[in-house]
Amino acid sequence: MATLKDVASLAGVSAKTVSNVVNGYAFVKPDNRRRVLEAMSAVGYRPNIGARNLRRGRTGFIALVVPELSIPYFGELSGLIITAAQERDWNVLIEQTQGERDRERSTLAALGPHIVDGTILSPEALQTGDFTELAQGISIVMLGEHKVDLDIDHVAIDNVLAAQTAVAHLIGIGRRRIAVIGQNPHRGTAALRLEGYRKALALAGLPQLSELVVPAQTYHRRDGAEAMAQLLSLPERPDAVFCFNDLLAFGALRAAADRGLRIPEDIAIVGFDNTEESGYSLPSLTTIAPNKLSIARTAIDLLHRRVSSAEQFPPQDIQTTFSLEVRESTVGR
Amino acid sequence: MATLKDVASLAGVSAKTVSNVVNGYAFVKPDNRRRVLEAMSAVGYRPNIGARNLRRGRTGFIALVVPELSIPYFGELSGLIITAAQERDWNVLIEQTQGERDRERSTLAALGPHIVDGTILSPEALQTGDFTELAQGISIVMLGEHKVDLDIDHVAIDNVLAAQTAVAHLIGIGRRRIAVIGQNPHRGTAALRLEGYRKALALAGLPQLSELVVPAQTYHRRDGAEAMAQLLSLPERPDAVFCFNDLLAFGALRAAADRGLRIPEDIAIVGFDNTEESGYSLPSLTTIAPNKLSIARTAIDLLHRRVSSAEQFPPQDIQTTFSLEVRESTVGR
DNA sequence: CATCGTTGGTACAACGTGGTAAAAATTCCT
DNA sequence: AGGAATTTTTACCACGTTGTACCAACGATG
Repeated sequence: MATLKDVASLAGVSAKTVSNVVNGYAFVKPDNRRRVLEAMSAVGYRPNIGARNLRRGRTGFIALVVPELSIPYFGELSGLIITAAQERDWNVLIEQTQGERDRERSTLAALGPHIVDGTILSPEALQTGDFTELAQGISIVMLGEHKVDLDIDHVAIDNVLAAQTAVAHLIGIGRRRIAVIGQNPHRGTAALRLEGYRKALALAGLPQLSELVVPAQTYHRRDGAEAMAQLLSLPERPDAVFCFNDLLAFGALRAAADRGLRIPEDIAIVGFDNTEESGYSLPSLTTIAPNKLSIARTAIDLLHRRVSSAEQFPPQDIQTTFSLEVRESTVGR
Repeated sequence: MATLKDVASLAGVSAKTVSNVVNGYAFVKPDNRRRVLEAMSAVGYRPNIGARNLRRGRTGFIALVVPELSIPYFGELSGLIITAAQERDWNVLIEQTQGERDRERSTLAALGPHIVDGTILSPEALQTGDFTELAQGISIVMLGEHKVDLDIDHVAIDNVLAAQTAVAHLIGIGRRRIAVIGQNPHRGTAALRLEGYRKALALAGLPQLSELVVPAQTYHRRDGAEAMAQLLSLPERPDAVFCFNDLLAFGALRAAADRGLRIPEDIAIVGFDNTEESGYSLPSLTTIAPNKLSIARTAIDLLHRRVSSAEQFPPQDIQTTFSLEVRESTVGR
């Protein structure tokens, strides 16, 4: 690979002058600039990013830490984040944690300032202490809700309100025995969505029935199907289910249909995430639609501001918008 | 951040000795090793990857270039590739091209050897000349089929055979007017899958009807739905559709159901990719299942061998296995 | 006792880039 | 023309790491 030096000797100038041309320094004679540019293309010069970053003290990378790329929500969100990052001249390094606390910890621990300029983290199971221990001196923007009050930048929708909106919709269409799938003591978002569910029930004067709160180990289709099977084996089955994400909802949908139930007539289903699939499933899925594009842009902008501005500013807690997409799984065709 | 030097002065040895400890060099006195290790943990030493790579002449990164992460197939595959790469101490940089030739070209051009040790590329629209122009001196493993004969490492299933298998299955269950969705002159895979389709028809002595070959600009659900709508407006509608990927199939499924057709009784549908969704959709989708895990592992292993072995070896063309997952969209419940 | 091989350690240079400061070239002004 | 001001270019170094070469101590050997 050609280096600054090679270009310099070919153009008959010093390496620094070449560097100046590369970096758009103003005071280079037009004639020299031309010769340098010619030499650059002649040898196919490409700056060595590693060396440049070593010199500049930055890496040019950010890490994006998500549970799993194969989960459509994270696939879609990651795509948007990568696109937003490119506008800031960042390359994105993706790490997967499977939503396990140990892997979230070790990933965070492995991401020193040498590796990345900053990190966008979508934690599932991390706890307060983990941050104070591991997030020292690195810029982190957290995505998704968390229960703990931390001095960390944070972008998310109002999960409690979103869940409440979803359940209120079910109540609004006349449902009274509303179940929820996805309870999980280790997941921060689960607690918030459960809180919204409870608020909506309370506001409507409906009873809180513990047998209608079904846990889910992970948030995949299989878990949703299993949870729905459990619900349908109850003496009195629910007339609606609020699932903590779309995948759970698709699994639940499938399990309900397998048992011959009509959706939404026998049982209405609401999801959370508005993955692309939700508009095409049969029936299409009513779901909470976080503004993913806004989340991606906001997170990147915030991280950029945090990393590039010299002065400190207090941690930001930014709420992005969401909407309820009403589809066939609650109101029929 | 602490450096080797800091650790060295604290431990009372030279920086190189610390380096030797870090790299597991054998001849370090136990006593010194202990002191160095203590000093390292005392100052929280973390090697500067950039500097190390600058010195070693490698980067520790590979690029993964895919059309879109939000496409479930690529989300799932990327997840597996990242996991496989981690076992080789590689971090993965993901780039998206939207399947556009221009973006595939510019991405490839931007990935010099300084940036990444190698590249795993899933091209949609690249042409032969692009490779000879842009792939000079960088290690590339290509995923997915391509028509052009190139001297580039390559991992894929036999697309022609896979498509032929899918269509033969439709013929086997008695279908005679079999349409295909996804024809696209700019996509390498489309040509191969179309070839398999034609082979299967020819083998069964069925006519090749051009009105049953529907193009798709992109391979999203929307395209599948539009294509299906077009097929259903034909004077004589098909009794089966082979879609070039699962997303097209889901869109087609939805469009057919919207018009009151029963699947598979009125029209059978086969997809391609075996995305997780295909096992849970209503009806579940019969589809070609490439061995994604094998693709991911093979690609990483091949790239690693290419990059780390000093001697050259001829370009490999490795075929991985696939299977046909027969589900409800062709055989009912 | 001189020599040798082994083990353990160090100093130095270099990877490619860009900041600093000083040198060189050019322009402008009196 | 002489000097100051400005523009242009350069030499040098540092970023943090590791390979090379070399040195020192040691016990073993002849």
